[in-house]
Amino acid sequence: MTQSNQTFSIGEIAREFELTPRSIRFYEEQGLIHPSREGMTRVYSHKDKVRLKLILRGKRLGFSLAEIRNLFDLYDTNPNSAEQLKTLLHLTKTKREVLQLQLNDINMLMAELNDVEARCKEELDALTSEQRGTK
Amino acid sequence: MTQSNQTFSIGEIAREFELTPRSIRFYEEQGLIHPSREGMTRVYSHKDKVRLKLILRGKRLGFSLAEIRNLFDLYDTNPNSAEQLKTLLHLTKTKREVLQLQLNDINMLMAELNDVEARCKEELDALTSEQRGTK
DNA sequence: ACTTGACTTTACGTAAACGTCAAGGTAAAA
DNA sequence: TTTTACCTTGACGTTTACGTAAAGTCAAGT
Repeated sequence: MTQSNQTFSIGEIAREFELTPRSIRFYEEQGLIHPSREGMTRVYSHKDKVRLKLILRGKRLGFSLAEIRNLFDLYDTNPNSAEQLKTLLHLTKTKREVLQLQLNDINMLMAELNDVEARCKEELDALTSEQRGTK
Repeated sequence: MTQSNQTFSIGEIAREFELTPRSIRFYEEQGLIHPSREGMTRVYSHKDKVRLKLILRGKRLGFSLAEIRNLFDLYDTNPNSAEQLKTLLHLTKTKREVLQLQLNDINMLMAELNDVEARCKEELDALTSEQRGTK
């Protein structure tokens, strides 16, 4: 089996993910990650890194830390009850709808950006050639 | 020319966009919209509606009100100077990169959701058929 | 005349996601 | 041994995007 038992300090993690230690501790305080300890100091494993990657992705997509925590909780609780599976299915459905809306927004914005850009370039061309003419 | 000179009260606008009047006034306070007045009361035109639509889209995409305001300012200032056009081009480029990242995130998340959903359904099937067996 | 309803401003409150000291513990390097 | 570089927990400060009274204006309805 492929397993990495390498561990990391909070500083190393902070540099790797371009976060402050404060943020990482805050995520733990909010129940998003559960690093183990050696005495007082936090020790991060590969699993914790995976969680952090997911957290950051969620944040980029506009999820709140509380929402991310809920998703983690659902994913973590061994999904054996039919009830839990159903709520999970429902959650994925609504999230998918939100994401689809975001996709639509992005496509519309991209189209507008293309528009703006094209007009900008036209204007620029016009300006520069006019300047050549009046030189 | 197609022009609608219809005007709207803040309450009408609020209902139409599913916002509170408070939010709409706040957007004005932040310089995002500039409705005209009749005496004291705000009067909203079609142009203001367009702005609001853009504001909401921006928000869905995770832009702050300040960022949206900057974009509006750039778009509003008559784009005649070459300098302004260049900065606008640069802005569209970086925004496009951010959006591309969001697209990647969404795609990855969608794939994972598909995964989760499939496994959920499998589990559910297993559970229900098992229940049929033990009945 | 009075109430209702929609609008106004002013101003304080709030939740989220950290930033920023403060004050101290530990461990290795100089 | 003292400095240096991390780590720890508190605890208060900050920004964003509003919510939520409080108190007043104004036109319309009864």
